[in-house]
Amino acid sequence: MLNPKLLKSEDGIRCIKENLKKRQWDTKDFDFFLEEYYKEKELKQELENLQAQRNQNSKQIGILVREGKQKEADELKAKVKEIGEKIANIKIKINELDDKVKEVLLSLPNILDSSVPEGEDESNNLLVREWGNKPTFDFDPLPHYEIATKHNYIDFERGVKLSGSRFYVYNEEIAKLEREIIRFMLNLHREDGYLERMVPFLVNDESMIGTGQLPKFAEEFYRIEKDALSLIPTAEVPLTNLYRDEILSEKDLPILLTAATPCFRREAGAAGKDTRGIIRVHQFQKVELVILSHPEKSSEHHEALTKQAEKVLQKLNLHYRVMLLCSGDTSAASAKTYDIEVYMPGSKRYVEISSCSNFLDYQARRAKIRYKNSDGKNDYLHTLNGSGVAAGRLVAALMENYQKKDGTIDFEKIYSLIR
RNA sequence: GGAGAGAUGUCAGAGUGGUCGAAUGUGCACGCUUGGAAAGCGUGUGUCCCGCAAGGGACCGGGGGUUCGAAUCCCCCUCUCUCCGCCA
Repeated sequence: MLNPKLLKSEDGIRCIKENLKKRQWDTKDFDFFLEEYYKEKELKQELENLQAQRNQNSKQIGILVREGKQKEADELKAKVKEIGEKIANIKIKINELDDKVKEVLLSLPNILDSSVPEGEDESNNLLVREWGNKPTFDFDPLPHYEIATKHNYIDFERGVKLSGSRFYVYNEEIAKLEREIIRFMLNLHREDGYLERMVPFLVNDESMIGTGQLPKFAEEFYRIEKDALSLIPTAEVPLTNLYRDEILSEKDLPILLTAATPCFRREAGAAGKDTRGIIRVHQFQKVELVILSHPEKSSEHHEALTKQAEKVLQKLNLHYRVMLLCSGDTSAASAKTYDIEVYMPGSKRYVEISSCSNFLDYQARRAKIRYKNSDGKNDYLHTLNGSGVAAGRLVAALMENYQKKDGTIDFEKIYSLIR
């Protein structure tokens, strides 16, 4: 959620509108929202005045009754009853507006950092740095999905039989490989100060609102209507919401968290995209990194968080590049995002394997995660997260980068790198 | 799943219609005291919104209702605990 103070000044409103345009969002709804927002504010003011009147008179009635002045009390009661009816009417009007206003307020995207380049889509993302080199082969390397079927590493047919398209089954060595790299990643992050958590994979709506999945992105995850719970699309949700509705002490910051979880995504808008292999699937595992930071330190932490994710790829000797996402490609909750894209020699392309974002106070406001600053005042902290890294995509990358001429994978080499 | 009990501030715990944002204890912060500490004494100590301020409004798990007035009465929901059942 944006700082509501922005809505109070012309500068603030201009800033929100420019930000919407930069993100390629529609500003029509926002103008309509502003009208309702101010209307609601006015009504709230009126409500408070009436409530003040009622409180005062009710107190008076209490005094009159105690003094035995029954008649005067009854007269006043009739008057206050009228006020009560007015209050009830205004409350109805406010409630009608409130749902709409809240929804828009929760749907407005974060203000982008000034360093974010303008652009429509991923073609406008900015190359920040590259690490390593594309591997060379004395044969024509295969994409991971061909390796997968050639040696029965991954069973796509039975995955589909069990659950439908975009589901799969890992066999033997690949099942083990994913288990091993998750262990490796968690241990690596723990060594660098991240606290490991094992969290629920189903969360309530408050949690989904807290990190920004609701109300606007309800199509992108699985929700179990019967129990009003959602399957987490990323461990960002439970990890960040761990501290929802809490006020932390300044000395507790920063809090570095990590967790390995499965992630569930509907991929509703991705029909026909990445249909082969395990790049875009409904269920995958991921090691997540989350930082709760002092507001002044978040951009430092953002760089460190990204480097932490890069470390995983460096240890595995995988060539990658870091991209600064352009305005049109940055997710709504994020002010600034770096994607780490690993090189896949079989597919001959770079694939996003980690996305590291600084949300500033956007999620903290929604989730009411605060800290008590040195003046003893409560203030919203900053949240950040990044994959460290997506395990499924890492498996695919390892398959392509460590494939041998006969289509098998050099597991020995991989395991030697992760001990 | 069935039966019952409960949810109040950091915590414990009082409060069953007005003078209650809320006793008391505890914790915490500051001060006094002390060679230093403990004890003791004193003061302060929830959150959010509107407002330049004065001030006003809301919040006693959440939502609705009764009433001039609700922490308190009524209804619904959620969660916690106990017992029974079931179960990895």
